[in-house]
Amino acid sequence: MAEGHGSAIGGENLLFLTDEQLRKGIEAMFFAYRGFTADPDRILEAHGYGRAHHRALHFINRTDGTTVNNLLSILGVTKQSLNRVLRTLIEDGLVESRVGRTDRRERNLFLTEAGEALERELSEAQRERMRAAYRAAGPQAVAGFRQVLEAMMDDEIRRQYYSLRDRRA
Amino acid sequence: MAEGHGSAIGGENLLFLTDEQLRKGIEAMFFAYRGFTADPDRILEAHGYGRAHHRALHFINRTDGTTVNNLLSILGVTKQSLNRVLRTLIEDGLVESRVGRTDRRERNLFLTEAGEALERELSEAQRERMRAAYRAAGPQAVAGFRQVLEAMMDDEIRRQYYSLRDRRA
DNA sequence: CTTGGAATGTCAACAACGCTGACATAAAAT
DNA sequence: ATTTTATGTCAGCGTTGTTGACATTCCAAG
Repeated sequence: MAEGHGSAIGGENLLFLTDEQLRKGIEAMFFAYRGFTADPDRILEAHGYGRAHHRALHFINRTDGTTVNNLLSILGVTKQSLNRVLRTLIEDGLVESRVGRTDRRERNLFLTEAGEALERELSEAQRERMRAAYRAAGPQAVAGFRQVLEAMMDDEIRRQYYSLRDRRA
Repeated sequence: MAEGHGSAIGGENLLFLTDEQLRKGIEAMFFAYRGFTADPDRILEAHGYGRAHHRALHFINRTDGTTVNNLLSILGVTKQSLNRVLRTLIEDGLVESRVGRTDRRERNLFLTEAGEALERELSEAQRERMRAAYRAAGPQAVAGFRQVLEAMMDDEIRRQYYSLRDRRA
């Protein structure tokens, strides 16, 4: 073994755990998230909405008929914050709020056709970027990407993520 | 070939490009970013700062002596936004602003000892989560994670990310 | 039936952090 | 000497998060 060029710390298997590698991962996460939101942000701005509207549209589309409370726990914001966003979406005719059938205190949320159209526009832009990244990196990298992201979530969030995973094709 | 259980669309190699897989990746990114920022957010709140302060501390620490303009382009915000954050950090004695030597219009930014201490506290919390995620996922997953993230960045941002990569141990 | 609690909505106020626009200053560049 | 560049500052605005207080509706338990 000649000079050290990476074999320090604890064997090459642990090289990916050096502070330097971790910092690179942190910066990659920061910069990538900017890209991740860039395309939807442009579309939203043209419609006079913000990211919060996107999130609401996404998860209402995702779990059709969800209650306000369920949406709150997924989004991790207060009801007042969500309410403000939801109200504009309802006023603008993108979301419909129906009184619950079994419990009439609850409201079930649905996208209207206009809401579905905007959701599709937003998610297609975001999917297109994700698709390009996936294609560039390849299937094995994608599997690793998902593994690391899932390990990075808070426990409770991860449970919500899993319980959300395989609904509705 | 019996019944279809995944072999549709375009061969299993392309299964990771289905809209369903892409949507899962999008949601993973959303939820993981929450975890990514959760620990620093708690620390920042205790000190009366926000995420913007964290970012400024991180990149000043990263590229010691950087100019305000350079920091602006890395962070992707306006000088007015950055200035507000920078002013409080300077007032609180976490950041020092020195007049440039070659060009005295420029200001070179440095962390004070107190600034370095807070930066270390923040980044150690964030690294700890990243370390746990990396350890859980393994080196191969980490490589894939980084590949996908890099592919997801805007071109210009990716250049900045690369040019930032290997400075200073 | 009355009371308590859960789910929701609304109003007010506030903070963080983006943005634009306008203007001042200092120094470099022409 | 004039223009441009880099920076700072002030004022104002928008989105989206926060708390706190209070009204309404309705289920459920006493």
